[in-house]
Amino acid sequence: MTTNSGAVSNRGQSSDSVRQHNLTTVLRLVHLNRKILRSQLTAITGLNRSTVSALISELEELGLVVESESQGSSGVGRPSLMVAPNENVVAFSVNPEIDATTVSVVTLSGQVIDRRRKLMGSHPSPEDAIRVSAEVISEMRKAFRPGTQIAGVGVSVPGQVRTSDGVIRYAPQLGWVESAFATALSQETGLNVFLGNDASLGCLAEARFGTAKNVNDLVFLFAGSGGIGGGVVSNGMTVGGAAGYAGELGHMKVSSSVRLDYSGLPGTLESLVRREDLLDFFKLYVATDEELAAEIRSSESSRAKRLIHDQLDSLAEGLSNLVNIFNPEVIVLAGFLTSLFEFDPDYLLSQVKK
Amino acid sequence: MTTNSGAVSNRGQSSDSVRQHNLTTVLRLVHLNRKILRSQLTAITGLNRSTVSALISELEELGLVVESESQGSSGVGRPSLMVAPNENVVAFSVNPEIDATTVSVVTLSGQVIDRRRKLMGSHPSPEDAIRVSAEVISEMRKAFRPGTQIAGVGVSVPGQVRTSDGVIRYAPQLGWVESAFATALSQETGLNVFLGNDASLGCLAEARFGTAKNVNDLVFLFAGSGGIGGGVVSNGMTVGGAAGYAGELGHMKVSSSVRLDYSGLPGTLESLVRREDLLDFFKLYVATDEELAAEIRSSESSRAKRLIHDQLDSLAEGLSNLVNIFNPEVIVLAGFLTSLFEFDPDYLLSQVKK
DNA sequence: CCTATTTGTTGTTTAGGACAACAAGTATCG
DNA sequence: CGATACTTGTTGTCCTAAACAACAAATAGG
Repeated sequence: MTTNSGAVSNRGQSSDSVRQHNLTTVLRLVHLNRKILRSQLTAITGLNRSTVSALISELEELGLVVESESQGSSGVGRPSLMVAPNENVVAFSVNPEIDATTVSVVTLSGQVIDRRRKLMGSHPSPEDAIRVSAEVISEMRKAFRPGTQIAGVGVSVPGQVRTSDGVIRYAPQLGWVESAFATALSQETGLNVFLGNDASLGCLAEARFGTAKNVNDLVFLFAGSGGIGGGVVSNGMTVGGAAGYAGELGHMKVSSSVRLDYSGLPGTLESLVRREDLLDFFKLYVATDEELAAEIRSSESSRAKRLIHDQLDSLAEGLSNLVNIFNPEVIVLAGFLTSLFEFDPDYLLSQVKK
Repeated sequence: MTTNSGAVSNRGQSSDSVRQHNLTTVLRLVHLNRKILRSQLTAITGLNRSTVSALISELEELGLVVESESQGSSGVGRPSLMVAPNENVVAFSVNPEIDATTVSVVTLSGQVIDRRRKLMGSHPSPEDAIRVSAEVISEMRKAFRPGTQIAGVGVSVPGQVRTSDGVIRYAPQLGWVESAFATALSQETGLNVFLGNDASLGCLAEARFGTAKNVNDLVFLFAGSGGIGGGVVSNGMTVGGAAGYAGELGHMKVSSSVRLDYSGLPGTLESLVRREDLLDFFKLYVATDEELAAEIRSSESSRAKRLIHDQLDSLAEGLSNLVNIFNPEVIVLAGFLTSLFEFDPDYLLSQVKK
């Protein structure tokens, strides 16, 4: 489904691959910046004005971008034209969860223009999720304006994904094993389907649009109800591993503790930094991240503090490892790790030895 | 010193960047394969025969490659010409150690044509090593045939290296801290100097020429007298991190043990898998890897076995972490880890959970 | 010796980016 | 308010480098 590369290739380049490269470069810049001046495009790409002009014309003919006169000119000289993504280009995003499946429509400019959440009986099978997704997608397409172009479907999976062929290898929360999700959903919808691990995709999102925008070496750690997942961007590229299974940062062993995590492994980061332990302690059940965060912030008892500091200690061990291994520019903590960090930032930082 | 990139760039491409790309692609193929047929080059690069012809002509004029008629023709048709690196292109390799500095001359085809090891008083300063290296290099250059081209100097450092500006940040064995090695050696020799961590370079070597040739996702673990270092190749590119400090795999914490490693960190892989512990046990002092390997192979006492298995356990923890984090295609164990592995391969593999 | 096959070589074509000249639109200064 | 400077979009021409086609060279097999 995805053509990897980006790495050193032995293929040669001909003129049309150059054109391809320049078109994608311009489109990427338009996409990443939401809107951008033509003059900025020439400056960033280093290409000639006339070349950029030709490239944009082509993208415009393909219906991928639109040009408009920029408002409120700033500076001397003829004002440059504003280039923006064409709102007619959309993609679907599918999010299978334990009790529901969420489908969204996102435009090329990043706006979510539709979102539907279909509740499902507990423990749906992959087939259920595929069927429901396809139904919702087909319904949503009816509401599209004529001329709408669909780039494809992106599926964010809470589990191990083999990105090369879009197979879900193991999603412990959902109880799914070895499901050819991408192929099946592609057949149902007739669209290109791309699968990714939720944390890896979150990582990429942070590196492209979020906190760590334009950061080339990034470690992302996300903790939710299903354990700890992660993603790594190195050299500006996602570290996917040979099969796309990389990034199981929660399975990293940080202690000799015999406590087991969700996958039955002892002493892992995931087994020691647990959202559920905090929920249990605070007698919260099915709490949102906000409620948990409030509880953590306001906790005063020494027992609570000890529990939180224990988790911070384990987190620090994990972060130290990651720093030693990746030497990232930025580490992004997401999910309830944010609350954990904010409880005592200085302590966590002091514990991350280097 | 090194222009990073390889990652997603926002720069556009013009005709001469295409030429550049194709020239380097061909040269890389010649370099990696030592010798290669022109017909193979056209097949691999996907470029037209005439284009490959022109590219090789240019490389030949630059004195980088030579063509020769291939021996022992195989198959129908006109025999293809053999392209090989020009032996007149050489690079220096510098290897600072605790008691000596080794300088080698390597040709573009990978042959070591000269090597000199200069013994130095114990604990030489960076300045000593730079001075000695420069002297040896200048001496070696006198023996070069006229027309010899020097690509540059590569320095393999047993410690943390900031690759961007060639500064040695910390080399515990040598006791060096924050030394602008590359700049200084470059000034002394007038050559381009590239610095790298020894383990990272070893990793790259394995991925290019060694056991893991053509592997794009590789973890390399090296254990010598100075602890454990490592390197990672992901997406075919070295994982260098933001500053180039990545790959300190020996500092990974794998246990709650309070035992300290060379950097004073407790419970790290490096503190638990120690060459010195084995040397002590076997009453070997200043032993070579071969002697140690022989001792390990032939050890029968249950105490010895326990010690080795303990180290294997720790190694397995570390490897499990690395597998979870990187999902590599291949893991290469080097240094005395090879002997450790060979003592009981099945045991180690069984302990690497996944 | 002739044919089929593969490869190197040479001349021509083609695609696409650079360049230059000019037009269009804005700000500044006298 | 007009002249000038400055920046940007547009258009036509030039140039580079890869593709293509035709032919020559070298081999194997009949």
